[in-house]
Amino acid sequence: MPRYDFKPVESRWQQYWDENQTFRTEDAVSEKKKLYVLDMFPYPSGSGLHVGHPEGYTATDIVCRYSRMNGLNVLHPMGWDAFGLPAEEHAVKTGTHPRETTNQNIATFKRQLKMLGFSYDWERELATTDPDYYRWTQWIFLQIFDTWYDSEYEWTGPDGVKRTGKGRPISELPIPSEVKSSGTEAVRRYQDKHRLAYVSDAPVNWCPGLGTVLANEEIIDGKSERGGHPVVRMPLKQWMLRITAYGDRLANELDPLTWSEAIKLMQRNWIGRSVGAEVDFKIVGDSASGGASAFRDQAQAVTLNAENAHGGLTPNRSPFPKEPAADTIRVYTTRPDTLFGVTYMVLAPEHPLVDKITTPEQKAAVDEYRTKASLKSDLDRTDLAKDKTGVFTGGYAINPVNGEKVPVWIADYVLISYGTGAIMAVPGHDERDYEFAKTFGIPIICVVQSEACLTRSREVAKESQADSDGTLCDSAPSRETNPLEQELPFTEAGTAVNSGKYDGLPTADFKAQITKDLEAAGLGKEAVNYRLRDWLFSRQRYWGEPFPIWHELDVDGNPTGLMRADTAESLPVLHPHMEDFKPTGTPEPMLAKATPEWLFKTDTDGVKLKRETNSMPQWAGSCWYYLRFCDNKNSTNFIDPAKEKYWLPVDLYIGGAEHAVLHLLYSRFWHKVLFDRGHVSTPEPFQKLVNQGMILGEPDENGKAEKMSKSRGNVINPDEVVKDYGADSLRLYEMFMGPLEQTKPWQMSGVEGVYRFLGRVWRMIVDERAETVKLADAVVDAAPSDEQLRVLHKTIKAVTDDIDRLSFNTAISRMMEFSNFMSSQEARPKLVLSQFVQLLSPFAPHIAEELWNVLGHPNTLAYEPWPTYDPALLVEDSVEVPVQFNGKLRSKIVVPANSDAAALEAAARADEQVQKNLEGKTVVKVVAVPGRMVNFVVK
RNA sequence: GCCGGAGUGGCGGAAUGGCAGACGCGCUGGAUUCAAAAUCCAGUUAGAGUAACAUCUAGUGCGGGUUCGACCCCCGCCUCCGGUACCA
Repeated sequence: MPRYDFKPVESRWQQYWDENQTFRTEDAVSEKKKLYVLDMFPYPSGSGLHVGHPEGYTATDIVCRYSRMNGLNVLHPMGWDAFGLPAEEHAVKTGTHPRETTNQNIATFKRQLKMLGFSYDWERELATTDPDYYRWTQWIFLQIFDTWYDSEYEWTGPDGVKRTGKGRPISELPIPSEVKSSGTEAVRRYQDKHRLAYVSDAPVNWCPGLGTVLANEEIIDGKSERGGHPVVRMPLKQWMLRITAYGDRLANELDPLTWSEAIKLMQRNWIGRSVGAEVDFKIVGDSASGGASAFRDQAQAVTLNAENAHGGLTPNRSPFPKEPAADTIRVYTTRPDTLFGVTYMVLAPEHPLVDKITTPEQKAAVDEYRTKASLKSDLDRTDLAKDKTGVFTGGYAINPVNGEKVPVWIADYVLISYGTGAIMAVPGHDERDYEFAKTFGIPIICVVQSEACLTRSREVAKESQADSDGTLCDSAPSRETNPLEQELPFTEAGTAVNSGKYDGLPTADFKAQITKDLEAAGLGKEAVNYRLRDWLFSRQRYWGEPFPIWHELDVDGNPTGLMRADTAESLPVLHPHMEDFKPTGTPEPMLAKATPEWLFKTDTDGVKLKRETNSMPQWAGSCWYYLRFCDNKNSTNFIDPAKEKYWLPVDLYIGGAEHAVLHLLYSRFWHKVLFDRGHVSTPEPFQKLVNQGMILGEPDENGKAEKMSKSRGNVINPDEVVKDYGADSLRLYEMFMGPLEQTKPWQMSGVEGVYRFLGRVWRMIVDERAETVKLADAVVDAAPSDEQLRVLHKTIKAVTDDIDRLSFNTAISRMMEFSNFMSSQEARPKLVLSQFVQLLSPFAPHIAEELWNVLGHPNTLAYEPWPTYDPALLVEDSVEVPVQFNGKLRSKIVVPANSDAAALEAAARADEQVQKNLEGKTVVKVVAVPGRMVNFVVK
């Protein structure tokens, strides 16, 4: 055979693998250990595969091929995340049905992936747009709809772990007697309010450009993540998923997972759990304020309690109410220890108490501010408008710890959607409150002292014995005039001052104590909040999963607010036929334009029903695809329980870091609901996660590499690379570029490099001058030399260890070293070459199969046992060891490999160079590490 | 701002306490060739030094520290990349 010609080789073996179903995976092979290796499945875009895709895909393919050779039963599937806007936007422009576009794109992607020789079991292929698939997406939605979260429930899962909190069937939701007595409709409404999937009327992010609402997570800097269209807030009835119920578990159950700490941290930050306290501030009545003075007594009672805080408390009032009373502002704070530093309060502009508290004099100003705030987009409210704005309402509330009257403002730096939508402002110890107070001239009180400040004050007190009242910081003095002054705001933990009986308490103790005291007095309570919001789950587009939900209509055809779910048997809910895919231009969903046959029906009991016309977001399909791969053809169940138990969890999941938060969080949430409802047996879907780094475009003349993008014109097309260098070279280069997880620039010259390497490997084995397939003359059937054997075994060890560490770039280096060595050998034993070809096969499977064949093995090497190394063969007789003087290299000596420290030192002292360096010096110490080095410490 | 990650030759990178720069690219020289491509061989951190070797000095973003010994560990900065942004 002539020179290395990848074209026939690659097509031959791809055909062979196809025809022989080489990578078809059997379920539940008991005698084999399982390994589930998953790629993040792609969105099949119209522009085809990007060189970023094969990076992760090659990495998993290497692991899979390697693991099969190690006797594991490997599940390695591929599918398509195929719902989404681009196909629909294309339909708007051309009238082509999104399904048609989607199928074309899938065909392109599949051809490109097959061309790269990945060892997927294509029998398991799926697309989220298949009715057979989204039937079960809808089914899972119904499970979520049928579930409420019992946060008190204690139970032990099939994994043997004890948990508090469980998603339970809605039928098990306890119904309060007053609800029950109001009739079945009231019960249904009560249940609907507690479901994990519920309809909410809260303001949402409507994106006119995309014609849909978006989740908070899909908005970046106030614009849509996709397309960068502006987003406005408006109230719309939308489906929400109660992911916040799982906040604790989503954060805590990250711990045992083999994910990078960075990604775990990102998820924890996204969930943003914080522990603090809710505290009630009573609104001051306008005139006689009997309520307020009564409250003053109560407040004093708290202070009193605090006095004997360490001597046991007597709860003296009713417990902290579940809902705040009508004349009460409830705030959430993580720093209840700063209650004595409160100088004003802020309500979010949307807060329901604003109308109540605003005085007639302030009404005009407040109304104006609220209107302005409501018109502001998120962009205006966050990024641009860093300057604090707000308006005084004219109203006051009473600080429960000291009975002081506190002015109440409204300001848009307080968000209605977080905590209670109201805050107590402590400008001395909060950056935002500080800025606000500075802007509006509100007093600033210091109630927490830093350690440094405290020490300083003690010293000064000792020296002068003058100033000792503890009031060490005020709002404005300069450091020069007052050495005790503390720079404000001081937001860290410290020691309490100006806090009555709590003075001197460290922040942590103070927090615990005051929370207890407030609770005892019925004025507050420990509370947990999440940055995470419930997941906005509906979109207004055509090309997404329809909801399996009906709305009841009254006799006039108006929705009653009551809902009915489709039965599991009636799924899937298919898309209606539509010709016109133009957006409605309003928040009215596309599906509302469907035919009446699709939209309406009358149920068996005569109730008229209208279909839900929202559709699910693209995330829905990707939330559970890893489950379906285990059993993609099951028509009676979303997954066979036995197969689920065998294959899950995913052992290795590789994909881009752009999904670090959203996809992974959503997926984990669904998985946990399914876990609670007994449909899956593991609490987490993905045991090990690795994020591949981004591949940048070719560096410019200044050596700067940028993100690949059409607009920059630096996109590398995998088709072109395969055409010029072959699939094996592309795979090898993608792995050789650098560490998998690192961002790195593409360099075509690097592809050339690995291509040349494959050519050298080819010539090492095949006689390229011969007309037919013929081994090179140097390839012999003889036994290897000791050196050849040692190099082979070193390579086996290195490549094996490197694959285990996913360190593919170094594995390839080691194979290059091997071929550099072996190519120069005049006699190359077949046995050694065969084992090397096996090492190469996970990386460059086509050429490896071909060479394996040429070396005389008739069958595929896909299941040949992975070579093992003999540690005894790795040991060299002698080693070269560096000799240092004061840590600096001065000489090298060759010693027997097993020399001990004494022998090492003796050999070093015998060395000519060493003796020269020893002249006139005093040896203080000698450090000799056998096999590593010798160091003379001299003076 | 906050939270992560990373800074090593001309370039991608290797070495996680013990010979800095493996492997590859590029470059230089040589072999082969009528010539080229391809291939093979040698060299390639910088500076000093030598006829040539030898040898010496400096060197892993910057400044300190720990250690017999630091790219590696610790402290303080700088730069770049990613995430996040009024979350009380």
